[in-house]
Amino acid sequence: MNDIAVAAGVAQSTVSRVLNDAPLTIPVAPETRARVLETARRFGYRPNPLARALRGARTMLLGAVVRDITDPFFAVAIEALAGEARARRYNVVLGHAHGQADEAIELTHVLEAGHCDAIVLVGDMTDQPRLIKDLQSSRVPVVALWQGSRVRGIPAVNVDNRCGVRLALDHLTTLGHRRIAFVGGRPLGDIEERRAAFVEYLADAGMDLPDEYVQHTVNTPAGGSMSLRSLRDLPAPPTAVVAATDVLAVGVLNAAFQTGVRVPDDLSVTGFDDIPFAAYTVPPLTTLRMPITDMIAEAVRLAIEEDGTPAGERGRLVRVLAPTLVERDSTARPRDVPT
Amino acid sequence: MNDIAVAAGVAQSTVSRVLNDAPLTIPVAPETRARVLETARRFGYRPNPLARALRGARTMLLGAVVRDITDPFFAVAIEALAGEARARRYNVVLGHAHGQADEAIELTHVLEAGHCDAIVLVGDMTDQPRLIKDLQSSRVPVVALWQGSRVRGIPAVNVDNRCGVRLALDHLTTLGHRRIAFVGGRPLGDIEERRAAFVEYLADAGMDLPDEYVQHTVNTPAGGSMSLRSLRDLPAPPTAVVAATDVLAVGVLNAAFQTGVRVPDDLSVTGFDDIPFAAYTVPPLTTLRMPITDMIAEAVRLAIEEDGTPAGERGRLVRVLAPTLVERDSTARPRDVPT
DNA sequence: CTGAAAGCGCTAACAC
DNA sequence: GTGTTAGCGCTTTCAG
Repeated sequence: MNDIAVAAGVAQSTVSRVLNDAPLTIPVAPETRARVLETARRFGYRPNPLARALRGARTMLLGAVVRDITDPFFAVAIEALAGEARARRYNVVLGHAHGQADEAIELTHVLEAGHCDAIVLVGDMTDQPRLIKDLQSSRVPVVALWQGSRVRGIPAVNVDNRCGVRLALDHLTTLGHRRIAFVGGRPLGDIEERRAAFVEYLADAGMDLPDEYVQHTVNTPAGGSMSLRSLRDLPAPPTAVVAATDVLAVGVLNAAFQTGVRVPDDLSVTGFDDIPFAAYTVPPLTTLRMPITDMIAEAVRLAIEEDGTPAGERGRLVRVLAPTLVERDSTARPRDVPT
Repeated sequence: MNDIAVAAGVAQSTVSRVLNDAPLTIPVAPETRARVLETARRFGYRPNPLARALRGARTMLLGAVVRDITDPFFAVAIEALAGEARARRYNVVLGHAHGQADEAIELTHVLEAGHCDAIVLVGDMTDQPRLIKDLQSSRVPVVALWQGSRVRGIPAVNVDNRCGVRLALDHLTTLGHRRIAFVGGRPLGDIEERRAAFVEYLADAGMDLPDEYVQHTVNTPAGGSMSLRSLRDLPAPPTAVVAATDVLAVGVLNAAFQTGVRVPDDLSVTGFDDIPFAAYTVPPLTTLRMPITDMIAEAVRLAIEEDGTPAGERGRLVRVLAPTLVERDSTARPRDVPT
């Protein structure tokens, strides 16, 4: 910047003013402005964001700590996040918390220490209490997404898990199912809420719920596959399975196929998330569409926009958006209930 | 840092030395060192990476420009990248090039302008020539991954597409298939190499290849699905389909199911990438396993490790790793060829 | 309207 | 061994 100041025959501060479209209160002569702009262009000038940030300006970097990018659902979320950030001329710094808590902690240190203007937590991080605790005392705004049960002190944007599960169960019971099982990942955050809503619904409906009908496994197709096998080995296997995520549902579908169980004739399956693949499973999956775009937009707004909310109050900001049921071909009337 | 210097009763430079484990050539009195460390801890000191970077040190940030995070294959790659980066105490700054070329270009400006120590391109970016051109004159090291045909001036780590396609076709022809079609995304980079290898193989083998047997579509399940429908409408539909990616293969499998074509009885399908879902499709997909971990490790090494290669020579660094065939249940002997 | 100058937090000579 | 000092590239008063 100094070079270009010299070349244009003006002071370096003037260059700064021109290049930053300085406040109209301190105008620059159009002629000077043009000359500076021209010289800057010739020099191929690029502002150094580091120096800028050091001086107190924003880094235009949004930190994202994501539980597991490998999960297509989160991948889509990250894409939406990148898009939303980009629209606000932000870039996304990525960190994944997969693995040891220590890693995630170290990560947030980096993110927080002035590099990012805000941090968004993508996915349940409740099994990493130290991370959460660390973030609560963060100087930069932190927003949590899909954190399930609200994390104290951190504003959050969540999906209405209870509503989603009810949608799925209404659908299934209306079809005539009475023996319905639940397959979920580790009972954290969202998953735990979905499990609780499931149990509550069945209790309210006065339906039987053997302990074995609630399966907990890892949130991968492999986990879903294993769970269905366990379920089928029961004396009275369920006629429908509510999977806590589409990723699990994919495993359930696969295990059904492998063991000769026809979906939806012998077994109905519902997912949760509506990942891109959900429409292309065999058969296409009935699932709950997550309002990802809206959730991300809201989260970014909370993270970046300086509203007047005092820091102490921010933690109370919680938005809950509702999912919608997408009926595809993995659910049908059970065999014993004729039309 | 100044505060802590005052509090500990030493010079700020001493604090810097202690906190950075300064070179042994300028030792610090153990007692002073201890006092500084203690004070720093009390103050909850966190180094400001911005200032550090401004001073010329590295940012410990690795820029990743990824074609489409939504693609599970790239998601896995990013996860591997994050892991490898983390192992070297780096963080990953993410940018996705999905969409307009302008976006990606703007993106690299940000990444390049001193924010990142190196940039890695994940996926074919050959349709964004300006981006590539921009990057070639980059001051920070750039490494390309899955760039397909080599990009001039940028070191690259690629998969051996020719080898992969041959593996798939050897497998299929050995089973007895003679009418084999190819379904690929836009003919760029890797995809184009795969298509070329496919055409070449069939020509060498003296097998028929109607023009319609080479389908180009979008790299999504929807694209794969549409392509298979077109293929089935042909007077002589293929008995096997080589999909250029697993994502396409998922669509092919779905379309087969929807149109009553049984896989592998009526149709064999192979994929490419071995994404996590590949083992859980219906039926499980025969595909080519990508040596992701090795490729990522190599790319990170090229990007971060300052070897002695002169800048002008770096572009000639190209590594090509071979995929391996994973036989699952989506391929079998065609109906008209009895055992 | 424009220039001079003071730092932002840190590192790296260069003294003492 | 430790303190002093000069910037890194930029924004931002404060004077002209």
